[in-house]
Amino acid sequence: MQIGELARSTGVKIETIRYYEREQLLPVPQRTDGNYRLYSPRHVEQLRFIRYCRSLDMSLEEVRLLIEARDAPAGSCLTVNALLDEKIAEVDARVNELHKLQDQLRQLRGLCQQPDEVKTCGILMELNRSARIDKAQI
Amino acid sequence: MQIGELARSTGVKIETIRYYEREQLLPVPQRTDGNYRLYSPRHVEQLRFIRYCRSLDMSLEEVRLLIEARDAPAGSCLTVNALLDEKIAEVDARVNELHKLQDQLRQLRGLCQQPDEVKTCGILMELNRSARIDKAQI
DNA sequence: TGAAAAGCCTGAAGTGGCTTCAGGGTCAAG
DNA sequence: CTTGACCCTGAAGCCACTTCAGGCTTTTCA
Ligand SMILES: [Zn+2]
Ligand SMILES: [Zn+2]
Ligand SMILES: [Zn+2]
Ligand SMILES: [Zn+2]
Repeated sequence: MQIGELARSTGVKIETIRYYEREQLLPVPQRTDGNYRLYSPRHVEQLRFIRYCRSLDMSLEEVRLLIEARDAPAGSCLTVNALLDEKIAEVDARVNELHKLQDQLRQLRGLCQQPDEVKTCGILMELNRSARIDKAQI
Repeated sequence: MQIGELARSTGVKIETIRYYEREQLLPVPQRTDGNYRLYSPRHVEQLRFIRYCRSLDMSLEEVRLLIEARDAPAGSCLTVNALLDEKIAEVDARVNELHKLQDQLRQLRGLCQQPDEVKTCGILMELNRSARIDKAQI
């Protein structure tokens, strides 16, 4: 199976597949005489594994750790658990941030019901005011 | 006021301030004889404006648009309203994604109560299973 | 007075996770 | 034999910064 078919059957772009190979997340495939990459079912699985982890918001570094853990079946899965706990905490924190952001954005949006002139626009006035009194403090 | 004081009084790193200048988000400051940047209160306000917009998750390109709108007080604020509406929709969508992600992560985490061997770890087994049946489809 | 320390300068490169581009080579069909 | 689909490589671009290398200016204080 060459790279185009792998791409089609996983929904991953060709360039991304080559990128994962460079990053050593996918094992180096065989080559044809014409230097085309040749993939096996094992590659399909590994690529899907990567994409599934990515869909769970894992970084490539974290995916690398998971692959390592998975391929050392004698070890314990402590690191896997820790990684997931950390990820859950991260996502929870991000959701909280975004909830606050939603409130702020909606409140700001409410300050301009119908488009006025810039001079009197509640949104721009509030943005300027916030800048002056330094509401930011991220 | 030189760059260090501006940085201290706004909480923005010196390198970031210089970066904003390169990106033409901050007006070019005066210079001393020794080529040090000299800022005015106007710069402080503009920098705070930028950071407040950034804290609302605006991109620098969007901040640029807001600054333009603000500085053309004769125009209408239609673009500002549209920008905010779009941003609100983006954040809402992201929050929904993250809620789904929270569910998935918690469910996955529940598959390994106490750290086993890798061979029998419910988390790794599920990751492998998901890869095989292609649950991903991001 | 002279040297160390603190502050500032520039341009370039690095970050992550890809995507895009330029400039080719390989292979099957007509 | 040529067209077009497919593949190759290495380099650069994206965003919003951060870091680094190497050097200049100003203040401090012994
Ligand atoms: Zn809320
Ligand atoms: Zn308005
Ligand atoms: Zn919620
Ligand atoms: Zn486990």
